[in-house]
Amino acid sequence: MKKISINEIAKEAGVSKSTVSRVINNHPNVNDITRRNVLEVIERLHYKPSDIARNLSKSMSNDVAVSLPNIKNPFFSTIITEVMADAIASDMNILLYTTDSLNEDVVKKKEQKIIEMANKKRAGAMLLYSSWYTKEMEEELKKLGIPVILIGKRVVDTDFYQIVYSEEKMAYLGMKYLLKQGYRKIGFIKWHESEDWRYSHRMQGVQRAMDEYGVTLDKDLLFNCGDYKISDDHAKAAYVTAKREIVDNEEVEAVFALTNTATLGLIKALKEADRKLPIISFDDAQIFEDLDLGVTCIERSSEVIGELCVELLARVFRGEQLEEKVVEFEPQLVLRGSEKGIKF
Amino acid sequence: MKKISINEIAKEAGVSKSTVSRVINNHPNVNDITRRNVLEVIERLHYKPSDIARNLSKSMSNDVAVSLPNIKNPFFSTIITEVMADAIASDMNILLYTTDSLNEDVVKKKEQKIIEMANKKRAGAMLLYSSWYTKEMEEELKKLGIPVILIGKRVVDTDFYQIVYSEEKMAYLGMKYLLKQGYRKIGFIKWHESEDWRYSHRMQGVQRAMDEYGVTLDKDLLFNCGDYKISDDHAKAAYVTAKREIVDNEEVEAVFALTNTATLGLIKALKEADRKLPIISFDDAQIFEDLDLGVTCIERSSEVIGELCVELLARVFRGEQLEEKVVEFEPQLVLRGSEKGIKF
DNA sequence: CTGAAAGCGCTTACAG
DNA sequence: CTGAAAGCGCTTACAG
Repeated sequence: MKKISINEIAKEAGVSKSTVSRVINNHPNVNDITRRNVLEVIERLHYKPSDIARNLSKSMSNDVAVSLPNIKNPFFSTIITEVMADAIASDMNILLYTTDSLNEDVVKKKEQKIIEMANKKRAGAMLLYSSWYTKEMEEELKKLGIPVILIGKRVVDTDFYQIVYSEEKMAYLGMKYLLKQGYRKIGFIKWHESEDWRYSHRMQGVQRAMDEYGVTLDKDLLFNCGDYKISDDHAKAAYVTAKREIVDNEEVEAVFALTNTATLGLIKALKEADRKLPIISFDDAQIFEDLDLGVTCIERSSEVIGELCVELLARVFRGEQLEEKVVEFEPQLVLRGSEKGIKF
Repeated sequence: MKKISINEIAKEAGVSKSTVSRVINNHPNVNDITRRNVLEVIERLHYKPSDIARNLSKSMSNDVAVSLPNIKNPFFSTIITEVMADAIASDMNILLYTTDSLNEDVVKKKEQKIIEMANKKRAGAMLLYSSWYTKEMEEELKKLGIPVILIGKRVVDTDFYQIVYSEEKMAYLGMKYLLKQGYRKIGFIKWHESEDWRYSHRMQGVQRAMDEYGVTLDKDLLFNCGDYKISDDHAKAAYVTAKREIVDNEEVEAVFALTNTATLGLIKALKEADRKLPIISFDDAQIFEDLDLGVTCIERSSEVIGELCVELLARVFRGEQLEEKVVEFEPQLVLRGSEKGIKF
C-alpha cells in the first residue's frame, strides 16, 4: 500500500507542494485560508510527512544512536529510560544498539558494526558506553562527523563530550571503608583485567586505600570469575566462584564485590552456606532495595547520568558547542548494614 | 563537516554514480577491474552509503519500530535483547520506544505519538506490546501500512500477527495449584481492573479455578496496590500494600502475586515481618533465581518469545505473508518451594 | 559492462 | 503570499 506523499496533498488542495511544505513547517508566510485548506486535506488524507525525505533534503537527522553493553543491567536501562522520555517528547528517535557480550573481541567487533550502522543511518548524535574504548574507536567515531557523548570512565585522549565517574575513586571509597572497619583479610570478586579494563582501575583504587593503611594485597584473596568460563551471566559466574572459593574460606573476613551483578551471585552463595560475611558492593542495584538486602554499596546515580545525557543531547543537537567537555560525578558510599555482615 | 557522497566516489573513480551504486550493491554486471578500482576509492575515502537516501529511493526501510511499556522489566529487556542481536546481524535498526507509565491515559497518549513517529520514520515493521489495546490503535496501526506484530494477550479483533499467551490460563494454573494444595484463604496482590485490563483476565483465570473447586472469592482478600498511589514503581506499591494489609492479616493462608514485580515487594514486606507465607508469582524473574528465593511461578519464557519475534520479523520483512496469524504459548508452572512458604 | 536520466518525497532559495 | 526549479544521495529501468 503506497503511502500518500506531499504531491497528493498539493494536488488535492490545489496548491504547489512548496506551499504544503510551508504549512507543514509552520512558515509564517502562508495565507490563513490557504493554510486552513491545506491542513484540512492533510487531516482528511491522514498525511504524515516522511522524516526520511525531510532529513535527506535538509541534510539533518532526528535520531540519536545509543550504544550500550546491554539493557538488562539496571544501570543502563535507567539511562535509556531517561533519554527515551525526552526523546519522544522532542520528536527524536532512538536507534538502540547493544553488544551483549563479555568477550572483548566480540564486543569490539559489534561496536564497529554499530558505528557503521549509525553512520549509514546518518544519526545526528551518538551516546556510547564502551567497556574497552580504544584509539581506533575514537577514529571510527570521528568519521561520523557528529557530536558524540561518552559515558563511563574518563578517557584521557578524546575530543568528545564525556559524562564520567571515576572507577578508581569508587573502589577507593569502598576499600577504605572496609579497612577503616578493621578488616584486613578482604576478598575481591572480580574479572581479569584483560577481560575488562574497568577492573584494573578498580584495583588501583583498592590499592590506593591499602597504601594509605599500609596494608599489602594478598593475591590469594583475588577471586577471578573469569577463571570459570561458565556463563556470560555475571551473577552466575560470581556465584560459582564464590561457592568454590569463598564460602568455605576461613581466611576471608569481608568481601568487596567489584560489580553489582557479582554481588548478587555472592549473596546467593553465602546464603546457601549460611555464611554472614560482611560485604560491600561496587554499584547499587534496585533489586537490593526491593528485596531489602541491606547491601552497602558505592553508588553512582544512573538517573542523574540519564538526565545529564538528555541535557547534553538536547544542546548538542541544537548545534551548540559546549564549554565543558567533561562532566564528572561524585560517587557515594551508601551504608545499609551489609558492611557488618550480610543478612539474607 | 560534509559527508562524502556517491558523487565524490564516482568522480574520484572516474565512473558514473550508476556504476558506483552497482558495486555497492554487488550487482554482477560490473567489470572486475572497474569494481576493484571503485572499491579501492570507497575504502580510501571511508565512504558509507546513506541508508536514508537509499531507503528513500527504494521506498523501503531497514528499521523496525519497537514499542514496549518499559525496559526495566526483565520480560521486556530479554525480548529486546533477542531482537537486537538479530537486528544487528541483519543490518536492521531498532527504533525503540517505551511508554514508562502505569497511567492508562498517559500510556495511550504516548503510544499514539509513538505510532506517529514510526509512521514518519516509515519503519518497515512494528513490534508492539500494549497493555490497553483498542480498536483505535488498530486503526492507527493499519494506516502505517506495514506488518505489525502484537505481543501479549490475544486480541480477538485484529488483522495483525500475534504472539500471545493466555493471561487467563496462567492465572488459572497458579490458582488451581494453590487450591490443590489445600489453601482456601488465598490473598491476591493486584491492580485495579480499570488500571490494567490484564488483571481482569487474570482474575478470570482465578475465578475459573475457584469454580472448579467450588470455592467463592472473598473480596477482603483482594489487595489492590492501586489504592496506594505511592509510586509508579510496582514493587514499591506492592510492598506498601503488603505491609499494610497482608503482613499482619491472620486470615491469609497464601498469596498469589499477580505480577513479578509485586512478588518482589511482597517478599520484602514478608521478610521484614518474618512471616513465611506460601506464595506464588505470576511470571518469573531472573532475580528470583539470582537470589535463590525459590519462588514458585507461572512462567512464560521471554527468550522463546524473543526468538519468535526475530523469526516473524525476518520473514515479514522479506515480504512473506504468513499462514499462521497467531502463535500461542503454553505457560508453565515452575515449582521451587515458595508454594509451601517463602524462605528469605 | 556502463552512463544519462528520471524518480523517491521532501526543502529552500529565487522570482514574481 | 505562492510556484517552478534545483537539490539532498541514492536506485533503476533504458539505451547503447
